[in-house]
Amino acid sequence: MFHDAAQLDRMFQALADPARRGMVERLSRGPASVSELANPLSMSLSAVMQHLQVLEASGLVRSQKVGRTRTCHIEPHALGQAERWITDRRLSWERRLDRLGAFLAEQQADDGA
Amino acid sequence: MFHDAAQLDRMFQALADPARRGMVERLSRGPASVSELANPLSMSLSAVMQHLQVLEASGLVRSQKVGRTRTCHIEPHALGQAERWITDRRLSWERRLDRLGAFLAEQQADDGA
DNA sequence: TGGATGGTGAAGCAAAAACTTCACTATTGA
DNA sequence: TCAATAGTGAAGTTTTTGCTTCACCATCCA
Repeated sequence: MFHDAAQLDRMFQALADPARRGMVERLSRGPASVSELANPLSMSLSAVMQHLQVLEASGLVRSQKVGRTRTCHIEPHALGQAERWITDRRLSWERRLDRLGAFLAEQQADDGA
Repeated sequence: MFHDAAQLDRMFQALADPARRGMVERLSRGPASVSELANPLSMSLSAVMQHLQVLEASGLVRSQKVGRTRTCHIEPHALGQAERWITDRRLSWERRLDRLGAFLAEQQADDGA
């Protein structure tokens, strides 16, 4: 519920490819057409299309076609899920390290007493 | 340099599997042996071992063997890289949206004038 | 109108991922 | 000492990825 596993799978999977991360980086600076996204990448337009489909399935990117060009843009809230999972993990082990630190400090205090 | 692509590849790839995320969640609450990690997962120990290798290659997890048991633990700073990439993206498009908002507001002010 | 431009769809293919099983080693502890 | 425990290593299998190529359709615009 809170952490939808399949959704996180698609999200992290989408980010695990440098070409796709490049597309997201480009789109985070503003909308772009498919050819614009393809431009810096040395692969066929079909391949870029497939990457785009992965990004759309992950919810990170949306696109609509006007005329013969398809314009893509970031879905701003999508990355929030991945970000939340990561910070949750970090908080979890930071709390644990705090408890551990407190415990060790107490031990030392007991030793000193 | 700042965003090492291959490193991010391994990181996000490691997080893209629910079994591996489960292992990280478990480890973020404290160290565990391989069998303990394997316990809630319905797969062979060999499979868990292979997931562990992926996690270690990504830098997220470390382990050492004492006697016949291998104890695994989180590498606290590792997730920082992934976290930073995500927040950088978010900041990038938030700045862009701010600029866009300012521009539109100005347009409207001009219309009113 | 017709040729460039921008994008789609469907095969097909090689490599990588995610397992399994089986054989095997090294500890541990009764 | 010997069985149970904990982990390793190496194949082998199936599925998923990440491409390619080629044929094709829909605009746009000179």
